[in-house]
Amino acid sequence: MKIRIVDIAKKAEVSAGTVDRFIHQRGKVSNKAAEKIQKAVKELGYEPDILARNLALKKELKIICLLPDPKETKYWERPDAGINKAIKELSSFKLAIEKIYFAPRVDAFNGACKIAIDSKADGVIYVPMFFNESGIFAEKLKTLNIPYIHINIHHSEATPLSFIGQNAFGAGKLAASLCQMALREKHEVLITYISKEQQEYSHHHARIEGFINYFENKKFVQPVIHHLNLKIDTNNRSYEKQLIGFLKEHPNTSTIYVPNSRAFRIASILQKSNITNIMLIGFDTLDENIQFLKEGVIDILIGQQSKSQGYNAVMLMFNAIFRKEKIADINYLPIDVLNCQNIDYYEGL
Amino acid sequence: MKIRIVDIAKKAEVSAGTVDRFIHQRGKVSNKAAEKIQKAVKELGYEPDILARNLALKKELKIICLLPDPKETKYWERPDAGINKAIKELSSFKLAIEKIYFAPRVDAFNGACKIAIDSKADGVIYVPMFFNESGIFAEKLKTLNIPYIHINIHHSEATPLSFIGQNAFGAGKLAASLCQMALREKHEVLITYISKEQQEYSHHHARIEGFINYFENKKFVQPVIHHLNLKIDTNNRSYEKQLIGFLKEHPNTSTIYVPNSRAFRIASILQKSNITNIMLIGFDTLDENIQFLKEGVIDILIGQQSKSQGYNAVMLMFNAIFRKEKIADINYLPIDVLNCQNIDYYEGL
DNA sequence: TTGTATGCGTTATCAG
DNA sequence: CTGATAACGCATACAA
Repeated sequence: MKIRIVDIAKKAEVSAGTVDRFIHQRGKVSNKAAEKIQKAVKELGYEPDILARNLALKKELKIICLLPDPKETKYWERPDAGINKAIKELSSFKLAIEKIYFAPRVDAFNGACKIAIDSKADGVIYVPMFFNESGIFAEKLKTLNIPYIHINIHHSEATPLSFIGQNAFGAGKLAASLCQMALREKHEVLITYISKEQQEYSHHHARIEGFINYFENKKFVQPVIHHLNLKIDTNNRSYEKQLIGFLKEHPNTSTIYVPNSRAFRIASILQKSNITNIMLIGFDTLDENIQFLKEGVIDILIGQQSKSQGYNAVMLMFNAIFRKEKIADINYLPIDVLNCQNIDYYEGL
Repeated sequence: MKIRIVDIAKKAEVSAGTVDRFIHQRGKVSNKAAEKIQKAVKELGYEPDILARNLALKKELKIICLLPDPKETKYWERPDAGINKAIKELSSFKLAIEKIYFAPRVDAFNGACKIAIDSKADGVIYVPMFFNESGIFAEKLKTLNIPYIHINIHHSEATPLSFIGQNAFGAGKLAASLCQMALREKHEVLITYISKEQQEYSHHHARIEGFINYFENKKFVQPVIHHLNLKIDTNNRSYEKQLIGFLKEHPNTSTIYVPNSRAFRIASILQKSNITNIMLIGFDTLDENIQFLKEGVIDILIGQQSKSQGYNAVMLMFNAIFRKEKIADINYLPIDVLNCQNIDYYEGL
């Protein structure tokens, strides 16, 4: 038998209205009423009927999602899709879920933050892409008493309601362990990535550190590890020549590890130059990456369930502010290993 | 603006009751009323409010889940946990979700089927563990017009509303591809598994076939592949001696592939005998398997998101019979690669 | 500070 | 065959 508000009202010898006020801390309730109600709630074990609540609700709660524009950085297409899935699933509820895209630059980020603040949200989900600015935004939200959730990038100083993403250091270690599995006697490893933004992201570093750490702690055959930073904004694809040049100088290179999501660019160079004896490990299931994975140019992709990042963030926020549940402050997602054999079954691609 | 039943009733110039009868095909509706309603529904774009429906609903829908007793076969603990999660999540709805466990024997399975039939379910989720009996059960359900979903094991003849599980052949191919990554010049592969049941399961065979198929289709270094079937019911752990004996005879064995979930038993033997130079690949994240994975005795486990199998099955059935949505007839889950580096992040273990 | 009445969108019942 | 109406459990506005 389900316990309703009227049941505990009867038991506490007050009216339903008073019970409601007590439960939701709205309006004033006398001490003796409060005590009786509290007792009744405990004894009968009241659980609010969230569906009935939603039906009766007048105003809707607003959740704002701030994320980099998928048009600018392809990675964000999948978290965006996850958010859309959550929106659809929660469409029956009196909930307004709004998305704000920002270009991956500090000024755009700040502008988006301002819009979010102005629109009086009941909860904010955002990607703390720029360390300082994200911290300031977090402070502002805290002052306004608006709960916020971080996705994808872990911010070491802000204290969001929850973080949803991958343990980047762990992901790097995993990549290294796979690399180790395939290593032969002589080998050199190249860590390289092509970056567009000026910004260097902490999770990319963590992926590199985890990778290196794995070998440091093991008594395996120790690879020689090289680093090569390629800037996409240097003029006219000079990074292609840089990479080819490096490989000529280091013919023992057996593995290339790309800690950001642009392995497909490296793959493209290898393919053009007909280099086939190098194992290429990258991150994230962008369409381009998947294409090269299927063609065998990329050997392994590390996945971070990007779609789930968006989906879970919205769901967690919903549970937190609508159902008023406590939610875990860290939600690490699985670190997925994808090759051409299992990519077709991944994340409903 | 949300379109309600009364809105289309007004537009169609009939009462809400008639609209309801038409939409749910309950009772009789005159032709002209039906036409007008249909037109109004199309023009206004009516979407039922599932939350309000649930509130008004009198009788609850019953979903029955038939699965092997987790106490008998440890694998089923996780699908069982997934079902529990779904039950909790759907607790606000007028839904009765019941579980029936059966011992992994034909007679027990048949008994469970009978109970399921007798209890007048609105939907049945079951594991088609025994081919013939599962087919008969499926027929019976079809006759009674009760929708059913299969989980974990694909039944080639029955036509369930949906199948949820892994592509076993694909999983075998994946295992082989990982094996290939690690292979050195000389190598032999042993495929072996310890079975308790008399029954041989089709998905175990598919895992073996996929494994072998991978090598057949590639121009890689071809391993010599051996098979060794070990019965757990042969007296007094004689299978241990059999395995050790095999390895003595075939010192080039570099890999052992265990297509069922009992890799931990093989691991235990290897550990006891101090054999460390063999790569061991198994299936499923049973606690025992995870233990050996972390100790480095098992190198790789193929995961099939067993928890999600249970969870998704219930959710799909809910969507099908409660929201009356169409659901996909095949739901392949990801084929996960787990080693000691990423196991801690898997399925919220 | 408290009690009561009304409505949310649907289902189900009952009288026409 | 059809229309009217009382629930369902909760939120909210208003009266006391």
